[in-house]
Amino acid sequence: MLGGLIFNLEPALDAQLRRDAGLSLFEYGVLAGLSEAPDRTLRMSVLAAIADGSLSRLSQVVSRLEKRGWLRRTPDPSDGRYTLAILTDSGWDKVVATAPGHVAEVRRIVFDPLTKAQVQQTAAIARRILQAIAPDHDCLNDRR
Amino acid sequence: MLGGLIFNLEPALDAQLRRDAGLSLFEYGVLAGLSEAPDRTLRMSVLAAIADGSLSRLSQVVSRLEKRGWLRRTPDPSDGRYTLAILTDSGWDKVVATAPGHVAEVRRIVFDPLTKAQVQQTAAIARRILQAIAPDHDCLNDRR
DNA sequence: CTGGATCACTTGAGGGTTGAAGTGAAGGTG
DNA sequence: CACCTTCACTTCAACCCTCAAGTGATCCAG
Repeated sequence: MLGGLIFNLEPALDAQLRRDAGLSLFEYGVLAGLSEAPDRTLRMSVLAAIADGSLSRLSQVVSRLEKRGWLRRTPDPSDGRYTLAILTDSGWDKVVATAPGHVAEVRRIVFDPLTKAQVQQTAAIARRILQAIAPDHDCLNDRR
Repeated sequence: MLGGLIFNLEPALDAQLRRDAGLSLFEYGVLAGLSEAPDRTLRMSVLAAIADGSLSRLSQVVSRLEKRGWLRRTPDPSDGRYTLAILTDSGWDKVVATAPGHVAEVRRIVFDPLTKAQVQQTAAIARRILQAIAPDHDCLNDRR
């Protein structure tokens, strides 16, 4: 019964974003992650962790988002190995335009159908399962 | 907090199968679905619903599994529009060899970390969310 | 019958993801 | 200082998936 969830929840959220904003869920996660960061700026590796994807995947997605004008890259002046991803004003506008629809869909699919108790149960359950998947990976911070 | 789950649980199960059996989670679902069917035989469209994938995706995956000798295809004698997918003996052996490791991983990641109450809560929660995603899609049957 | 609609499935192009190898910068070590 | 290692990131090829068209088989109206 978890099976159905795993296979259908992410595609459902992805579909709403593609339909209404022309963004994949992962792309949205990247832009949203940046939008909440100080100076709307993050190192690529930090952004990859926040968006929950590999650095390789992020690198290519960021290239696309950069071509679309929603962010830009710059070497970190304090350490040339790091690359800073910076949300542009246009990217900020995109997030502002996109977030409400996404949030509404999450509410519609996840929060509205559940009781308050079930929402809390879900948090506890997710925490335990994630712990079993990645024991080290400290799960104090919520990822999106 | 559901986010992390959605992004990590399926990949974790997929990784175990690829590592230990050289099968993707979806490929395993196809073989396992057939292995539980009467005569180890199903119509492609039924198998697609069981494995929770599109017909197009199934068609291509079945081609690969057929090349590997784990199943074969035959037109349905009673209606030439249907195609029957039939698990071979070799495919059966593959499922028998693969299932224990997969089941153990599911247990390790999902069932062991949860209390009995949490497992039941999960079922109720998943049912409600799935209902919100696909109101028609009757959720009486558990998909894997 | 027969022409068109529908059904079940297949194919192919386009695009995204993965994993391994490559690049270039920074940090030791002698 | 070289040299090696490590790090952060990028690139490339292989693979997989999706979506839109294509292919037969069957059904049905006239």
